[in-house]
Amino acid sequence: MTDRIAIDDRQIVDRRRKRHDAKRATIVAEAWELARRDGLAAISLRQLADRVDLRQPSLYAYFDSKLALYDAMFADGNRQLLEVIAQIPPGADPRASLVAFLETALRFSTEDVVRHQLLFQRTIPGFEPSAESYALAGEVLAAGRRRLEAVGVTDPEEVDLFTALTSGLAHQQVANDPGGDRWVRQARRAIEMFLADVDRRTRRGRAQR
Amino acid sequence: MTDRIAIDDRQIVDRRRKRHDAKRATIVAEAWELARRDGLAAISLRQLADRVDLRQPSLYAYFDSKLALYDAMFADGNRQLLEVIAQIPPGADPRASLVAFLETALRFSTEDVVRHQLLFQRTIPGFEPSAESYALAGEVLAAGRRRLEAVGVTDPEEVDLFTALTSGLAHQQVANDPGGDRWVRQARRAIEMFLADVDRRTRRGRAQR
DNA sequence: GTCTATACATCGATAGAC
DNA sequence: GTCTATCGATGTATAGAC
Repeated sequence: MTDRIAIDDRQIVDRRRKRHDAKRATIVAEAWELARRDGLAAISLRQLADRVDLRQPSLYAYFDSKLALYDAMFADGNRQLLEVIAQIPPGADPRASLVAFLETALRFSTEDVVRHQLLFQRTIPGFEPSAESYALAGEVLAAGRRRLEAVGVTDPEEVDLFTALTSGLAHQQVANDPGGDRWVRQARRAIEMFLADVDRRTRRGRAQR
Repeated sequence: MTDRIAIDDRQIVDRRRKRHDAKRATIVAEAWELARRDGLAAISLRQLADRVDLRQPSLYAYFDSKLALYDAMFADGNRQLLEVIAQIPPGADPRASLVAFLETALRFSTEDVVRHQLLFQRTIPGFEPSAESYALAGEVLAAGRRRLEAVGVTDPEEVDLFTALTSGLAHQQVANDPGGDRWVRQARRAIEMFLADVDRRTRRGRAQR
């Protein structure tokens, strides 16, 4: 009999938790909406509460502070990116799929400027991702490294150069041609340029041996 | 006699204006200080007023709004960059001086993260540089273009690729290794990579003719 | 969990006296 | 130009009813 009750309790707890998580997700979604409208740093907790049919103090049932909300958004954004990345097939031609990977990443950034700001720029005073959220960002980086490995790039310095190229294209696109493709369309050339440089150096390295 | 008075008036107005401009400059300097300490978006006008021995409302004699203060900082930062750039000699070897140019720009960014944020990232909600301030940013870009011209790069797409490379190195340096040189030391390689790509394509272009 | 009610410190901004 | 006084709004937080 006590077992029966225990099972019921667990089911109730699970259902409650599901409701809680669902509500948390809609709050985060509305926070993105507000951020896109007013700017990332201009999110108001009172306005946010209004949009999810809560009173402002009730938000504290879901987030300990405004920074905790930013952390949830940071995690959410990284999960979105991971999902998008997972859909790019590694493919038979690793160079072509690296181009596709880069173009996808660039489009992801230009699609949502404030998301790009939160994920890739340290712009909110006092905000530092939690360990859990930071781990998601690490997964994104690891996925990129795997793509580079597929074309034979493993040297840390070359990985750094590639990340600089990627973030530079994204940044210029977002800052100077939001919604356009002025830098996105340079993705293919950028990759060719990068890989040609890698080839040139490995060849030279071999010649010296 | 009226002439004499008019001249005196002008002198008084000039002196007043000079005092005003000097005070404005110290306010901007203190604002940078605060931004470095608390973050760019976390500047408080009351704390700023305290630091320059004024009451908070008196700041409005110098700036119409907080955004106007950011605008003055934006202009100031660009003037600083122009000054630094002007000190890099074009030199006999245009490639070497392009490397020096890039390294200087990168050091400028890493030297002061919040300055880099204000100048190159759209991060303050509602802030848009005024026409005058934006013109200074244009001068910086023009200076960069002249350096590229010196090594034979004039194609707008190639200029775009170069700006992406520059901002990417700066961004990665600032975001992931502030104070270090992990990306700064890739400046030379990045330039070689870029120019090799430009060469490769112009040669290919000639061959097709 | 959600509410009402309330508190507090801080913020950017304005009015008006001097 | 500088001040005092004040405004409305914000983030943050808590108490206590339901």
